[in-house]
Amino acid sequence: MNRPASATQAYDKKREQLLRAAATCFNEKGYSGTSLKDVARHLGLTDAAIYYYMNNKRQLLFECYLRAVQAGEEAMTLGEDHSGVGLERARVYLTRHLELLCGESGPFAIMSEIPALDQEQRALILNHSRQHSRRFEALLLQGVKDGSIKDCDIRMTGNAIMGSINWIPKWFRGDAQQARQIVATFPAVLLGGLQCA
Amino acid sequence: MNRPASATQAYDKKREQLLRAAATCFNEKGYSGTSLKDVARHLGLTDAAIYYYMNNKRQLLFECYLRAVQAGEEAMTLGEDHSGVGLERARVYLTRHLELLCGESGPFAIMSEIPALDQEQRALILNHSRQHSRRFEALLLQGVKDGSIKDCDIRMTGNAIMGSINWIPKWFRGDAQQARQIVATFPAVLLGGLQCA
DNA sequence: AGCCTATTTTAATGGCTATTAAAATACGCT
DNA sequence: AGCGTATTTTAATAGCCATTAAAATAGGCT
Repeated sequence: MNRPASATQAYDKKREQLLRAAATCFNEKGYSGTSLKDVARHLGLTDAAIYYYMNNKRQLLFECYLRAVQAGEEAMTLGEDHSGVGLERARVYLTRHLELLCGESGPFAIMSEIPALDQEQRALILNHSRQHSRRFEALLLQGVKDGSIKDCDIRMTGNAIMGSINWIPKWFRGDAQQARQIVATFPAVLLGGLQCA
Repeated sequence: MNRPASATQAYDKKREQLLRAAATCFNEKGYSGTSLKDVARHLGLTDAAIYYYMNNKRQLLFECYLRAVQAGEEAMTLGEDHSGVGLERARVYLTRHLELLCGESGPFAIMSEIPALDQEQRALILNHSRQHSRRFEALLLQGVKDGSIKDCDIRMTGNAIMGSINWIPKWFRGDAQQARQIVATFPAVLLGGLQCA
């Protein structure tokens, strides 16, 4: 039939809700600790209904990670495109990433169960993840070179900052007030230590 | 019989190894994603043999968390007992915590699956965890009052710093070189931003 | 009303895994 | 060698859960 846009739109919308419900569950109880029944309950459905929207449980995790990765990339690109010294660009990225993580498009899944993906999915996500780290390290290096960031172990500095961000989905529960505090405080804390004396 | 110390010592030693193996598995694949067979394989045993040392799988997670919590408390106490301004005490704590996390007594389990514990275990661990946060916030507050730390949202600042630490078990794999870098870099990055201008 | 499709449910199936009990093995000690 | 305990394995049980196919429902369109 002529599957009019209205139908597909409803489908896509519900698919989104499904991913959000899954992210919520995964963040709370982990991937394997979450049953499809858990996810379905969030939407008032039966577990089997999920297969109308998703091939299998792994796909659910994979697409959650895709969403998370895309948010990171959007923020990173914004930082890279910003004109200014390295420290400023890092701040633009970081702030935007936090806004996304804690904003209306959430919740996002904590990226802690990459081993649960299958070969190809894992490779793809790991790729994005490593790219993200490298791009951030590039911003830091730039900052060191342009004198806005003090000399430091760039790899470890990146690890320290990224870890703080990665952990957020574990405790942030969508409170708007808290979201503002995160966006206001995290960049200051995480980047303040890098400033040149 | 006269269960001589030698026997109990061997038992305790193997129990420790078991906890370390479990922590390794849990960090990689999550609590539910880890089968007792996985853990047993690390020790060259069968899954059923684990029950000689542990009541059940949950107990394994619980005792992993106890170890992690104790390491944090040891470090926190060291910081609190140190004489100096708030920022210095926070640095002592943080450095020691990192040394422990990345040192010979590891690996420690990432504390991300508290919901998998049963009622009492969960309450106990949550209690310790919250105490830990409050004690750290107290150090920060002290720093603000004695002028070593700039005015900031203490709760969120604590969240930012703790998140970075909490995430470490997810990527640190026991490399000694890396451990040194972590201990050298993390305190500078995570506390540098708090210094008064 | 009645058709056609979209959506959801019901009802299997099979595999994995925690847990237990009983049997087997290893090992120190006499 | 042989007893007695410590440790580990084998084998069985039972429950949960992902996945599938077929049946049921709902809603738009004519």
